Parts: sequence; C-alpha cells; structure tokens
Amino acid sequence: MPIDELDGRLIEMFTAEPRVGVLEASRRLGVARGTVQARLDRLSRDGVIAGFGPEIDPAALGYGVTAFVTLQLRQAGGHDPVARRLAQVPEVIEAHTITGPGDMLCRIVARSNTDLQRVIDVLVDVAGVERASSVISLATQIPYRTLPLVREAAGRRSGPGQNDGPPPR
Amino acid sequence: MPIDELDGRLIEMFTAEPRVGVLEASRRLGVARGTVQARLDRLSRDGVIAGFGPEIDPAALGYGVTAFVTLQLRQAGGHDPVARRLAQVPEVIEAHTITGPGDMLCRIVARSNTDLQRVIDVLVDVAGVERASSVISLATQIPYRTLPLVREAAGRRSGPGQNDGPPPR
DNA sequence: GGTGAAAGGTCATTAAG
DNA sequence: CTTAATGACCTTTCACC
Repeated sequence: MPIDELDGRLIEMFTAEPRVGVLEASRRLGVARGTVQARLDRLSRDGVIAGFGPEIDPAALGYGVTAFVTLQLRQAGGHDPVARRLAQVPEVIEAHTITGPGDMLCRIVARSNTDLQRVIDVLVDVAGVERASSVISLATQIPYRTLPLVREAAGRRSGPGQNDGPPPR
Repeated sequence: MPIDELDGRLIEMFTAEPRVGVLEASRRLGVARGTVQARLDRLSRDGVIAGFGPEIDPAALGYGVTAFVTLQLRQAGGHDPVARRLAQVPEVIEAHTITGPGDMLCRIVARSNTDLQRVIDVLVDVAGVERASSVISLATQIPYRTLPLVREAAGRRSGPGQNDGPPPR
C-alpha cells in the first residue's frame, strides 16, 4: 500500500541526483515519462515526499554546535504555550513532546559553546519551563537519512503481482 | 557573515516554492538572473545548500512512531564500530556522539510501539552497547526547520523574538 | 538576448485488477 | 468498471551559451 518498488527506485534516484529531470528518470527506469510524473504526483499527494526544498546546513551558516535539550515543564499550562514560545527562538531547530521524566526534547544549534549557553538561558527563561538538561553533539555518526527506510518500505509488497515483468536493465 | 540578505530571501523563496526556477526567482527578487544563478552556485559550493533532494516523511511510509534512544557503550572499542553497526539498521534515522552520562543519541522510527520494542532490542544487541534508554516522541511541536536560522544569519528578524546580543553589522 | 531542451498538460489507447 | 501505464500531441518555460 505505501509504496512499491518503482517508487523506491524513483526516490532513490532523485535523492542521489536531484538534478535529473522527469524525462531522464523515465529513461533510466525504463518507464514512460507520464508514469514518473504520476508517481511523483502521487508520492507528493500522499505526503511521502514532503517537498523538494533545499536542505540547509546550519554548520555552514555558522551554527556549528548542536545540542539536545530536555525540558521539564510546570504541570500547569500544558505544552503548547511553551512550544509557541520556543518557536520564536531561531536556534530551536526541532521540538518534540516526549515520554519519560522530561516533557520536551529540543534540538538546538549555536555558534559556539559560549553561544550555546546563551541559547539555553533563553530556553530556561521561557515561561513554563522549569528545568533544562542538555547534551552536546560531539560528532554526527549518522546524518539524518531516510533512504534505508525507503528501501525497507519498498521491499515489502502488500499485494501479489503488482509488477508485470522482470526489472528493466 | 556567511550569507547576506539576498541569499536569505533566495533560500526562503526556494523553500516555500521549490518549483520556481531561476528566472522566476530573479524576477521576484528584482535582480538579474545571472545573479541568482551565481548565488545558488556559491551557496551550494559553500555547503549552505546541501542539496535539493526530496524530503521523505517516515510517517507516510508507515513508520509513525519516533523515539530517541540514548546508548551507553562499553568503554573499550570506541564509538565508530557501534556506529557502523547502527548504520545497518534502517530504522536508525540519525545518530550522534554526545556528552553526558550517555554516549550516543539515536533517532529511530518504527511502525508501532510493538515494532519499536523490536527495534530497540536490535540496538541493545549491537556489540558494544551496554544499555539503552529511550523516550518516545508523542508529538512533534516544532518540525525540523532551518528558515528562522537562515533569516537570523542573513541579518533579519524572524518575528517577535527575544533577541538579545549585539546585532551584527 | 536567442535557442535547444525540458516540464507540464491533455488525450486516446491499451492492459489489468 | 476503475485504475494505471503508455506514447503522442501541444504550449510554456527554463537553462545554457
């Protein structure tokens, strides 16, 4: 149901070489151009492909320090007001409500360790935040990736016989 | 300052509407199209724009559960061998070496809470991993974003933010 | 600024579930 | 009968020189 093997190869190709156009992709995959377009449309419509925007590297912008901050919130007030305030801070790159002793997990970036202290202070000053404990990312062992997932998802076929022939070479 | 205000608006535009071409972008920004192309080339060369690949949503692929797992490793062996093994697991979306009591922080996804248990078991079974403690993401309050950072780096304000510190320039 | 080359749209046809 | 793939047409638009 989610995606089939052709979708997987399509995503793989566009991830590896975003510059290839629809026409070139159709040639390489051995399918019609309209097919590729239809697949891309469907993947976009279903939300599998969220977008084609440029991926920005915070480090290249000068924000070389990444940290993960776990916030404990005051019971009263809920998460949303805090999240709204966190959203005002550019250095907060991501925020999740989580299980466990912490209430929220934020990914933040900073220009330096000194700057990181400033950012953390900003978070602590946010109304509703009771405590913050942070860990610094020393190295990114595995950068954010989804390709293995795509291959996994494309490998499992929900129904029998979606494909009509041997894979083109 | 790695990027200027024009770069910022350029990135902003391509993030909002990746479909706009160089020509259309130059028209909207009121600059020559060669300028836009040169800027894009420079941003790509400098690594600010890492790529234009499609953004895949794991949830749309059926991996609706996200968790953050902190691993404690055995002192002997180091991080890299563990990272290499983690990289073999498709559900491991990201991995960082971190400071603090934990040694590595991984972002993982799973098809369900039951499936999550399976994935965690896989991680614990990785040679060199001593302990794993995980928190589940209940809600994504702030999805991964870089635009506010771009605006900040470009010297612009993103909104009614609490910005202290000396303004650049 | 001009030009070759795609993208994007529509359509009729064919095949398969 | 509904969905999908295909090849063909077309016009607009872009990227490169």
